Amino acid sequence: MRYSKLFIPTLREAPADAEAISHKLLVRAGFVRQLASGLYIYLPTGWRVLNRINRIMKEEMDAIGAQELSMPVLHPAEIWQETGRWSVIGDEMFRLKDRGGRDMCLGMTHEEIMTWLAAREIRSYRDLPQVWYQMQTKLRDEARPKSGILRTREFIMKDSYSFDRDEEGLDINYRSHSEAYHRIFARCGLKFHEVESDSGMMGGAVSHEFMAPSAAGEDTIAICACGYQSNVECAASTPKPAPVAAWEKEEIHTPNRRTVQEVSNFLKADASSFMKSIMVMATSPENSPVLAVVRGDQTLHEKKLAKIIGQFRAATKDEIRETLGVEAGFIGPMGHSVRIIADPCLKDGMFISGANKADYHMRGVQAGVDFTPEWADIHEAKPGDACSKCGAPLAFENVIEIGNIFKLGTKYSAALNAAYLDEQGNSHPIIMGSYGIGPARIMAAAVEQGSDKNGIVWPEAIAPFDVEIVPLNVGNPEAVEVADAVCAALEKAGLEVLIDDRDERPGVKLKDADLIGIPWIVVVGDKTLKDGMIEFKSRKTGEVAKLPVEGAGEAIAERMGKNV
RNA sequence: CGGGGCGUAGCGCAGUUUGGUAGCGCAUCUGCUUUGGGAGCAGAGGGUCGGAGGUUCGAAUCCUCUCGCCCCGACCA
Repeated sequence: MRYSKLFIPTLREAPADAEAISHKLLVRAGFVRQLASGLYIYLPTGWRVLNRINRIMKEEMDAIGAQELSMPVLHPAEIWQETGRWSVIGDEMFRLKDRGGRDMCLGMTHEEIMTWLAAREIRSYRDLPQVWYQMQTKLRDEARPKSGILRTREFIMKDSYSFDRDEEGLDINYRSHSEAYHRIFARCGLKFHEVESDSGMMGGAVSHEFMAPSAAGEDTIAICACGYQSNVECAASTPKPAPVAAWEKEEIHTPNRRTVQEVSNFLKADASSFMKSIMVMATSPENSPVLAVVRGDQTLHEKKLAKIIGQFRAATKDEIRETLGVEAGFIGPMGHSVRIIADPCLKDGMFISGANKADYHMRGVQAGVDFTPEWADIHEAKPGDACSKCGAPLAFENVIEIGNIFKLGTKYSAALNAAYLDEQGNSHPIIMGSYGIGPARIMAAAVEQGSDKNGIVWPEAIAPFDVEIVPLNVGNPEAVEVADAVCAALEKAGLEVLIDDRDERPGVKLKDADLIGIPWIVVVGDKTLKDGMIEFKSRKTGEVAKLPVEGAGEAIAERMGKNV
C-alpha cells in the first residue's frame, strides 16, 4: 500500500481535550477522529487494526466451535419487557418509536435476542449444546463517555452465548471460552489478568473479567503471588491487625469531632482503633434501616453490602436521628434494634465507636459483648491488606476491562421460555452463558501498553501493517527502485507493507513512521545505498540491522518469520 | 445527574480583567533553494470569535439564556 494513496492525517500536536495516552496517540497518528462525545470514526489505519483484532477473535471463536451469525441492532420492546430489563435499565438504553408508535430500542447487548432465537428453534436435548456469536455494533447512552475509544456510546463487541442442557455443559463452554480468550489476548500482544468479578445482584452466578493493566483503566484489581486475582469490587482481603487495646469501657467527651479522622486526631489513636457505623436504608422492604459497621481505616464497600441487603441508599440525617436517637457522627453499634452487618475484622479486640450521644465517643466497645451483628466482608480491599488465601500482601493495579465471561444460568431462558425436552420428554430451561470482548478496548489497551515518546509501538499481530518501507529521498531513482523491489518481495512473502512514497523530507517521514508505530521499518537512504545497504529497524527497540540491497526483501521476510 | 474547566483559522494557543472591529506558532497554497529525524527565504489564502438575545455610538471582551466538549465523582443492568 502506498502512503500517498492512504488517508493518514497525522497531527504534530495532540488535541487539547485528550487525556489518556491511547486517546492522544490514536488521534495524532491518524487512526481515529471524534464525531461527538463517545462517537468515533475509525480512519483507514484504525479500521485495519480493528479488523486484525476481529480476525483473531473470529479464528479463536471458530476454533472452539462457536458459530458466527448476525443480529438486528433495532429491537422491539416486548422482548426486553419480558425479561424485565426494559424497565430495569433506564437511561442507558437508547429508545425510540417506529412509525406505528411501537416502542423499540437499540441493542446494548444481545441476551434477549439470542435467547428469543433459542426459544424458537431449540426443542430437544439433541439440539444442544450451541454456541453462537456475533461481532457487531452495540449502543449505550453512557452517562459519561471517556478516554477516547475506551468508553464510547457506540462500539463493536464480540459477544457469544452458549446454550447447554446442564451445568456440566456450561462448565465446558465457560472453560473453553476462558481458554480462547487467553489465546486471543495473548495473540493481540497484551499483558492481561483473568480475575474474579462481581456477578451483580443475581446471586450465585460465576463470572470472570479479563483485565489489561493500564494507568487509563477504570477498574482496579487486587492480585497476589499465590494466584488470587480479583476485581476490587469483590476482592476478599485481610486487613492488617488493629492495635491491641485493653480499655476499661468509658465515655469520652469529643465535642464536635464526628469523622474518624477528627476523633482519631483528637484522641491520638490510629484510625484502625475505631468502629465506623454507617446507616443505610434498604429499599426492600421499603426503607428498612441497616447499620453497616467497618473499621475506622476502612471504606464500606457498597456492592458487597448490596449483595447482602439488596439495593440501598444513604440514610438522611433525620432518619438517623429518628431511628437511632443520635446524630450522625456519634453513632455506635450498641443498643439498637436495627439489623447490623459488621466486617469480620471487628470480631476480636476493643474499639472506639460513637457513644450514641452527641459529642461523646465510647472506648472499649467489643463485638459479641456490646452488640451482636451479622458478620460479612463489607470492606473495600486496599493496599496494605493481605491476601485472604495465603496471607501475602496484595498488590493493586489499574486495569482496562477487555473481556468478560459470565455464567447466566436460566435467567434469560426462563423469562423467555427457552427450554428443551430431555430423553424422558421432560422440559427444562436451557442453561446459558455469555461472553464478551471489546475490540476497541484491545486496541486502546495495546496503545496504552505500547508507546514511547515518539508514538505508538504496535504489537505485531494487530499493527495496521507488518512493515513500513521508507525511501528517504524519492528524488533518487535508485532509492525508489530498491524500495519498490523490497516491497514486492515482502508482499510476495505474504506481508502487508506500507511504503512511504511521499515527496517529503526524511525527518517528516521518519517521525510519521515512529508515530504510526508499525513494528518494523525499512529505511532506504542515499547514505547506506552508496555502500549497497539498506536498514531494517525495530520500532520497539530501535535496533538497526544493515542488509545488502541484493536479496534484502527475502532476508527481511525471513527475519520476520516468513518462509520465502 | 452533582462538581470543575474549556469553546477564537485544520491543530496548539494569545487577546476577554480595563469594550474601539482579531493575532501568533504549526499546517495549507505558489515560487526558489534544501534533502538521514517534523527545512530556509519570499509571497498568498483561510476566522459570522460555539449559538441566540440584550446593553452600547461600538461587543471576542459586559449581561441573560442556550448548545457542545473535556476532567473528577455518581452510574455502568
